[in-house]
Amino acid sequence: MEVSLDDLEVLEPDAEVLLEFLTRMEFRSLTKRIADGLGVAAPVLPDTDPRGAAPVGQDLPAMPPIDRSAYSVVRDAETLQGWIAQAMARGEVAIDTETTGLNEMTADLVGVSLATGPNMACYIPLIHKAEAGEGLFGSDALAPGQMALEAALALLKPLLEDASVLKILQNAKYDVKILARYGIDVAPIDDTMLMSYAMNAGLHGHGMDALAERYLGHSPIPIKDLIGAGKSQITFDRVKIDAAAPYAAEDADVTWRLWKTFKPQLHGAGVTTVYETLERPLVPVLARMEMAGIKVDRDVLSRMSNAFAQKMAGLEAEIHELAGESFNVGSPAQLGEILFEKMGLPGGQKGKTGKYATPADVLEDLATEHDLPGRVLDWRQLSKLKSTYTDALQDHINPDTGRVHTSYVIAGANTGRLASTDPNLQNIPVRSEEGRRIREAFVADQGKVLVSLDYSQIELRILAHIAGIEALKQAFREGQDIHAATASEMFGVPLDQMTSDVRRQAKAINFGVIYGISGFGLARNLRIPRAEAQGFIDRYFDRFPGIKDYMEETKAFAKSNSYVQTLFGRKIHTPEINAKGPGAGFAYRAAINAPIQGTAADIIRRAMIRMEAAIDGLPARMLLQVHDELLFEVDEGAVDPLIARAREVMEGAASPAVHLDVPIVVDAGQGPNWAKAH
DNA sequence: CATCTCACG
DNA sequence: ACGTACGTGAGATGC
Repeated sequence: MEVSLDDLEVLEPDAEVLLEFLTRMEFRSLTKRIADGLGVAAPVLPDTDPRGAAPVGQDLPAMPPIDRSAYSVVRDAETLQGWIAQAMARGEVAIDTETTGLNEMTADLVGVSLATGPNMACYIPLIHKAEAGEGLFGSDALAPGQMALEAALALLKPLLEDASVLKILQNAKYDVKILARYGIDVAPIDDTMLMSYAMNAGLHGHGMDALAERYLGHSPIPIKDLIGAGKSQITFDRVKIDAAAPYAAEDADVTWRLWKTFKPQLHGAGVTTVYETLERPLVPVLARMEMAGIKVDRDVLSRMSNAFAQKMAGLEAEIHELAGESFNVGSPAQLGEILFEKMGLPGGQKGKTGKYATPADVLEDLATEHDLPGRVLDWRQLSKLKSTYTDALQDHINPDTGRVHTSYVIAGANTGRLASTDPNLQNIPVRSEEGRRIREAFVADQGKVLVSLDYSQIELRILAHIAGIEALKQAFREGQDIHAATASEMFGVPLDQMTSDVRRQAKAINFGVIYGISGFGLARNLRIPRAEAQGFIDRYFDRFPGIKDYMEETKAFAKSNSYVQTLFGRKIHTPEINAKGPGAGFAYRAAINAPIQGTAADIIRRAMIRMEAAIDGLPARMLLQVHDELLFEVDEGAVDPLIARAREVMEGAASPAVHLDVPIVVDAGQGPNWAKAH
């Protein structure tokens, strides 16, 4: 079966038939690309992936269609007690919270919905505002017919904290954090988003609306229908209860149905252990880290911002002088015109939008020809630091806590890594000296110290283990500088005669291998001829033959299974791996990388999940995760025991599930701020 | 809202 | 012949 985009011209008259056929044949990604190319919508058919959740209506407990008219509004204690009794009797209940915003640290709870079965759902409005003319005290008065917040929560708390009643949520961390601020510690939980992620990472997204459409054949009421969008958007407490109730109850109903769908399929998908040991237990851990936040010194950021602004103004004047005209330095389009048209500098490449591309590596090359590109690079660095860090971070300081509270996305990265948003605290500058100073604004609270522990070369260690590279494993066992050892093995340079340049090249190759190396990519990274780069790769494969075998075996596995796995059984689906065309190359390299990056992600997840018990009793909190680093805040007197316990947990995190042939090593640092601790 | 650019591991 | 390093999130520009 070979279908390429080139065939489309011929087939276009029957495009709909073709697209439906491809969809039924499960060539989803290809179907989507063709549909996009034709500018038509891809047909939506029930999911039929045997590795994922079952198709709509097949092997499922019979569920009646969603009937919003069956939902009810709970307005008094007696009715609420009836719902709670039913939830207790069943031992499981789906929960959803409605709030005034997306930020769990600042949003207020507006209402709670419960579902105990299909169409058996209710909404408990709590602080909806009265409509104009409805209340005595204007628009801030509460609408009538709502239980008092405290009274409702007092009744709900025992249910939500009852160890014998499973609470089913979609994106549980959000609701767990909201309810934690009202003194409720929701447990135990299941999370349909994380079930979907464990089964189908790489296949599709895991948001509720997408899951409802895919697995229930149902489109929930869009939130925009209630609160609008853009400037005129209102908060949920301004939505009429009669409109809010079907929306909110539906979300609980859908969550319950998704759970009923996914729960029996985890085992068949082979990811029960992944879900139960790497996904679900992370929810309360991350919730506590996010609520703890990290103290950020606004004055430090403010001073740096002013200094950056001054330097930028000076650079901008110089740039305009060098260009002979005034233009927006922040506009790549305008800069490209100046560099490649007006000044006639070489190497101008136009992107798909017909404009010149001016990425840093191009400007670095041009810096040998003219002064202007170098000034632009300096300006860009300052612009980035100012806008993304010194300015934007200040807006994220919570006025109540004086701290910055990021939010981790558990089901975002396909490999099992976390992502950090609002703000992203996983990309705070560190590589440049000027940038690193941003970290001086991340400080320990009074009497405390920041402690950073990070895995040393974890991905290379995992590669050495998975691919069985004896020379690499031995180097790690001997505690050698791994890039120098690689360089020595490849180029025959004795370790005591190693130069920084040879080591740098070996380092680039080591990273390249993790990324699914290509001659082209290595050549570009090292700025050497492609043939020379290919020579390096050939030599690497020659000296470390296990690497080549690993790459070939991984590719073959991905091709026949359409997924790859981490050492802990996490599955990362690679649906594009058998596609014809350019997508296959990306999928191939992603398939090489995913088991390595994903295993490292699994290991630090295991460490985080065990960490709280391990440091229990110490005056210390885990604050941040940055892929291979954990950052703690600890009382000054407890630094040493914290480091000892945290290191033990991190270094032993793979055990006992997986035995690694290489030692796992964790480095530690401490200081009054993140710059010093790292 | 897409694109470009750049911050991190 | 062609085009490629893996995984992310966010701000500014400009359609």
